[in-house]
Amino acid sequence: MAAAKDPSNAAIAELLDELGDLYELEGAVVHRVLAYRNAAKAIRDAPRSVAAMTREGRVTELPGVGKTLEEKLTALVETGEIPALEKLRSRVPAGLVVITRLPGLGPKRARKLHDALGVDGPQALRAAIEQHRVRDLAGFGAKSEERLLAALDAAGDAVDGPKREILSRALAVGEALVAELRAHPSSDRVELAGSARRWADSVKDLDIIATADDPQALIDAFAASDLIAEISRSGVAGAHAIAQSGIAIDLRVVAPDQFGNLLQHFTGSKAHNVAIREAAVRRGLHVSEYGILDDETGQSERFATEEEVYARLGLPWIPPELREDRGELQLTEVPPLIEQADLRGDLHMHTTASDGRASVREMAQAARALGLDYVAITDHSASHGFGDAVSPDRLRELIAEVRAVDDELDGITVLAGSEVNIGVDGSLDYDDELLAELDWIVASVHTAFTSDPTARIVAACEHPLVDVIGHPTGRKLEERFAYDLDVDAAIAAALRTGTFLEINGSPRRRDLDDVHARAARDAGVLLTIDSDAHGPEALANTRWGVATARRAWLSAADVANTRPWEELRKLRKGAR
DNA sequence: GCCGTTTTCGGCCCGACTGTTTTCAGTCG
Repeated sequence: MAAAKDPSNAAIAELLDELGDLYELEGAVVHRVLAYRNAAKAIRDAPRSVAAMTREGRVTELPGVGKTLEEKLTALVETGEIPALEKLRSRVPAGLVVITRLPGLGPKRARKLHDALGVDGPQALRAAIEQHRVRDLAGFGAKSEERLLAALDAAGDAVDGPKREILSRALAVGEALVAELRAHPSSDRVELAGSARRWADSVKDLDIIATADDPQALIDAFAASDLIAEISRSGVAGAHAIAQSGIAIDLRVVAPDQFGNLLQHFTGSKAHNVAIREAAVRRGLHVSEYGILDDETGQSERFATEEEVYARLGLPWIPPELREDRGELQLTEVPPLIEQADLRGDLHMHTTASDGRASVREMAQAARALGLDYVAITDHSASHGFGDAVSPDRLRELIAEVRAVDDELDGITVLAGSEVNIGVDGSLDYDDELLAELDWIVASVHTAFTSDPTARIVAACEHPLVDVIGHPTGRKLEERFAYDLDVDAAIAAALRTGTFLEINGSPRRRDLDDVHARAARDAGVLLTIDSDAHGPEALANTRWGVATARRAWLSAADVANTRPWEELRKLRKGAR
């Protein structure tokens, strides 16, 4: 083991992206820059620790990582830094990378501003514009100054590109808008495309692709929707708008005979499309959003459906959730993916006994209304400290209440559980005798994130009564990164001990994420999909968990709570 | 910088828009 802490895959990917940015500013050929970005993506998508793979001499197994990058990664793992990156950082001002994020300003022109005017960041750029020194540069003009100044004003202090929005908020707008457009008399097909259709964790904007008898009427209806705050661009082919919520929305109205091409193109991902096009070129086909050009015939073919687009390329129709260039183009047959209706139970939720908003009975009734066969009530344990900590005595009362509700309600099985806090030493809050009275035990890290979460989670897996690790990495989108968990080690411990790992359905968590859930499944670990609901309406949060599971290529059999409770209880490690 | 059912060298997806241009480079998605 190395003495220093290994950098995470996300941290390594960030360094390679930075290398790409800096080489680009130095004028490197685009394909060299692209090579760094491709490698960064491959490392982000890698299920295992790339630092560990580097040490084992296996890092070139990743697509896009060759000899040169292996050397750089080896240096990083052994010394904690990449010499080439350190040199570049000393040569290229950090502010130069920052101004390339301004719309309309890329690496080439940023470099020119630096070399000719000494511009090294946003402040220097503003000064140069105000002194009208930019307009005299070749390739720049008065219009450039105007637009760059506007971009600087719009960016304010944070020149940081557009913010991403978590999917639940974006879809609330996107699904409502699609429903409105579908209800319009002149609309024919209306589909959400982009990363929202792929059910990504978060999205930058929304893309809607439509066909209509009267395109202008549909575009007018779009512009007039209550959900739209302003229209920034509008024409016969579509419109670009900002929703009341602040998210950007692009509507494209297209001819019916190329709806399939457009929908496929705008669903992405970019990496998926690039991979498709590269493979197509080898077969003499050129794919664009408008059609597929066949070298042999010189004809461009348009398709009304995505199924036809994929079929023309010799591929099965690939579900949007899989379109990330993570091996889906090698599929001859698409695996059956889990669906919402496959879930039979929900094994993680809270009531007023801890920090929930509803009673045991209300939660059970709401779950029954959603069609679930069983639920586990899993309030926080004694040391969680939300003010409503469930003491051992209180837990005994709660168990009795759950049993009473279970007896009383027909059509749903209500299980007594707990979300037990994993202490800094890996111990649990309740003694084993009390824990043994429970039907279901979720163990989670809620405190002291810097105190060796890996060792604590491994210890929890080794506890004979723990069924599942809740939200294993602790990430919260828009709020905080995952704590420093060695996911490889957690998966190995779960496999060894027969512990399940959770895909938490809270839209801010979705934890495990798609990459790690896929790694867990591939290792042979069973997953659960839970709502972590704190009120009846949040039981529907399992949809985000199902989305993550689909993005992880999971089928129903890979998820423990697609089974009837009587079958699942026999899979608990305590029952075996 | 990566990679190989035409290649260990010479390629590496596709098209639109913009502003500064007499035919295009840079930027973006």
